[in-house]
This record gives sequence, C-alpha cells and structure tokens, in this order.
Amino acid sequence: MNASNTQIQMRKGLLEFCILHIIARGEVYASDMIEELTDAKMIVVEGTLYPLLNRLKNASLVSYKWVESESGPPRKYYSITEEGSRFLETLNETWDSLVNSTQLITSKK
Amino acid sequence: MNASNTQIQMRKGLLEFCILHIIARGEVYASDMIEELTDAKMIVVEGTLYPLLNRLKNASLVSYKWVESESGPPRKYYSITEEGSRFLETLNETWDSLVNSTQLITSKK
DNA sequence: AACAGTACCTTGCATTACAAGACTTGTGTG
DNA sequence: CACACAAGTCTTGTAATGCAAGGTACTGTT
Repeated sequence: MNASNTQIQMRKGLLEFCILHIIARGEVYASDMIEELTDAKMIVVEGTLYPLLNRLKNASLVSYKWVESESGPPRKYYSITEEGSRFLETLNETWDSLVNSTQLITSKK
Repeated sequence: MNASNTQIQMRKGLLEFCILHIIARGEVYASDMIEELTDAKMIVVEGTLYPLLNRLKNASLVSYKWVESESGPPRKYYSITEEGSRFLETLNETWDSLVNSTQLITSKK
C-alpha cells in the first residue's frame, strides 16, 4: 500500500464531480478539461477522461456536438443537459456532506 | 449512472483516511469504528471494513492485539504504527490538496 | 510521400466497496 | 444439556473505474 495508490482512490468520484462542473460552465472539449484540471493540480490522463465522458453521455448527463477545427481533427464539444444539472445539484450536496463528515472525524482529538 | 454509485466512488480512499485517523487517536476495535463513522454520517459496513483493516495491517500501518471481552468473543484492538503515523501525515496533505483543487474548480464561474 | 501534431478511442489490469452469508465465542433459558 | 441469541470477525463473488499502453483518424508541412 503506497501513498500514490491511496491518492488515486481519494480522487475517484471527485473527477466526475469536477468534470461535470467544468462542462456545466460552458462548451468545452477534452483537452480544455485536461488543461483546467491540471491547472488545479488534479491530474487526469486521456485513458481516464474519455471513458468517463462516454459514461456521462450514455447516462444523458451531457451531450456533445462535433465542431471542425482549423488545425487538426474535429473536436467533440460537450455541454450539460437538464438531467445533468439536476445530478450535479445532488453531487454538490454529497460533496459538502463528505467534507463535513471528514472534517468531523479528522479534527477530533 | 446513479447518485448512490457516485457517492460510493467519492468515498473511496476517504474511508481509509478516516479510519486511520480514528485508530491514531487510540485503541479501538471494529464496532467502535463503525459507530463513530456512522455518527459522522459516513456509513460503512463490515464487508468493507474488515478487508480494509487487513490491508492496513499487511502494510504495517496498524497493528492489533486480541483482548478478551466480558461478554462475547474476543476483540481485535487496533493501534497505529510509526509508519502509519507518517503515512497519515501524507494523507492529510493529499486531502487538503484535493479539497483545495475541488474548491478551485467548483467555485469558478 | 513521409512526417509531425492534434484529437479521440480501446484493451487489459489492479484495486476496492458492497451484499450476502459463514464461523466463533459467550450468555441465558428451558 | 440443548438450543437460541448476541457480539465479533471473516470470506466469497460482483461490479465499478482509474490508469498504462497503444491504436485510429484527420490536417498541414517539408
């Protein structure tokens, strides 16, 4: 058991939450998301992101449209759906609750 | 994809963190931990906790001793090791960083 | 044509929370 | 004693998912 594995475990689920937030702010494509997450020190790689985006799309939480690029292959621009917005509300509450619970436990003497 | 599954994912790794904190405060056995986690609204069941405790023990992060109970089978009382304390320091930093990163992303307009 | 850059996707592996149920020890009741 | 019950520990099988590694496809440059 090493720290990096536990760090990976801690991030699970959080990624989905953060990515929904990013998409909810406006149309973005995968590289945009990776850049923003990396800037916030939350590293994510393509092998993680693409399957996650597909899961979100299959669950009707996000949708996408193809947009041609001026330099290179076309991009998938994602946006959040009505259902996705509602789901995000739930996740906001879950996150607040988790932070609160963890705070309770880790700050106790 | 439903909320409860995402909630489970969000909790992964956090459980390990919280349980290490609880053990770090003093000797406890499994039912103590379940009670404290439940009080803090972080539900955990036995099928999750026992394998986790075994992983922590195999990684030398915690140790235990058998203590006979006055009513019922003997209990395993866990305590944290030197190595476990150092590991917990790392996890504290990881958690702070994750909260910070998530805050950065989810509060952005 | 060959190459490099950008973007999207797939396969296989390891980890782990959970549901369900089993095993062990001690206590009390008939 | 035989049985039920409670408390505590543990095991098996399933499903989900982050990641490493590699593959596919389109565009522009030399």
